[in-house]
Amino acid sequence: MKRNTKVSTAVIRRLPRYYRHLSELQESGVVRISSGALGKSMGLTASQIRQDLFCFGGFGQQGYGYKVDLLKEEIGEILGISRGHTLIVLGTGNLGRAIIQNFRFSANGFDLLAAFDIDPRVVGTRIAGVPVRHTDELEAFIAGNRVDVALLTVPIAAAQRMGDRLAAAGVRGIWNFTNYELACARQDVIVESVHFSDSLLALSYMISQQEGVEEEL
Amino acid sequence: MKRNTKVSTAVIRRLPRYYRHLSELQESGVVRISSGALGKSMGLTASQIRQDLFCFGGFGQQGYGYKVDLLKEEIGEILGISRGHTLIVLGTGNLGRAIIQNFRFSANGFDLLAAFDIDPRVVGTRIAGVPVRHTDELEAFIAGNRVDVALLTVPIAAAQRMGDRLAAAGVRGIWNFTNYELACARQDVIVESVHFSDSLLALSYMISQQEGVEEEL
DNA sequence: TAGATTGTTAATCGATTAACAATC
DNA sequence: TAGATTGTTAATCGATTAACAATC
Repeated sequence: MKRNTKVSTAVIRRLPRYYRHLSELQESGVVRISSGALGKSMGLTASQIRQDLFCFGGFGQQGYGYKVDLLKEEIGEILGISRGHTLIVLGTGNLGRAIIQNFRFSANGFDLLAAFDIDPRVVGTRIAGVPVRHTDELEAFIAGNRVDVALLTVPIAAAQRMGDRLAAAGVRGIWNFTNYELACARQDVIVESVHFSDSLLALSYMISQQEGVEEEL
Repeated sequence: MKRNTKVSTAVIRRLPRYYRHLSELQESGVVRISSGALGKSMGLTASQIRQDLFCFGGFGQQGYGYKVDLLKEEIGEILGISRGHTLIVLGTGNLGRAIIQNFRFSANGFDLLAAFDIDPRVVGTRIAGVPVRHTDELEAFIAGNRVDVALLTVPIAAAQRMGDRLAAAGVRGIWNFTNYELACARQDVIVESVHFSDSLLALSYMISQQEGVEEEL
């Protein structure tokens, strides 16, 4: 694999999409695909796909294209799917509970170790087989288990404090579902946020633009 | 307001962040802010902020900066928060239910009209006050009510078919939470996707990079 | 071999940053 | 008035697209 000097975030954001599309192609029984065909189905140019893959070295064959299973495998490797990452969930409210029950952690290479909450009614129970511990045990748990990522779904008022605790305890990434822009407490802790609100407002903007055009007619 | 020729998606994606930060500033009692100070707290340059706002016309005062409440108001207007948009939810599984119960639709300018499902155990009930109807009634409901956006949380196997139905029925935007890249059935229907998996895999990539560096030491 | 398609460099395009006159 | 900060144009930087030799 090519020495990846510095891969832009634009490329990084496209990698999971490639992985997803290749998985779908694989399930459909497609064995081989060209950058042109893949680009067409994903709304990208062939050039862009080849340029993206070039960041990590060539995975194709000239005159042939890419083997779907091989390329999927390689991109999965780049994304770290086979590194055995681990994860805990902070907060078992409606959203935390739903994600624990629904999300295919293992398909994304993550092992969900435990959930944490302060509500005595859920502490000690299990959600979809995952044990719920008291948040007081958080630091001890992280000290005793390698925890790569913490999914944060606590109330917004507790978000920053909990983020600080997680960073101090030594998690490497925080997957932030609170509608709060977590300040990176430490440089080496990576915060990845899923802001539902930002997504809906972007959609709101786009449909509002259409309305604007219609009003002019 | 300046005639917005063509605003780039990069700018559009930042608008909700501005709105969120300005709301926080407003709650903290901050009345006035300069592009420099706002940029510092958001991790952007002052130039970028002024350039972004310049897309829509100037909302500041030279030598003074921006009035927080006024700028928030203006950006909210641009995002369409006061347009009285409406929304329905397709699918009341764990995730759909959690979003109905948790998400502050009204704070984002959306009125949640109804939810739809095929499960006879939930059809006819209410979730957080929102009536759950049978999916068979979808087209009739949309014909009888203006529905701007449909939130999609159906099983992945049903996603594309349901997307097509929604587009045919006349919604203007689909807020897609399925882990499926919805093909835009119609050009004028805007699909905005929240792919949890893409987000976690991007985070997985980033922490894997750190590991790579550590291994070299 | 001829045709197809990649890997890779060069050209273009767009977004970010810098600069500064305007003005509060 | 002097100082601060915007609005707006110009310069720079980075990402996307085009081109084409290499090669399967």
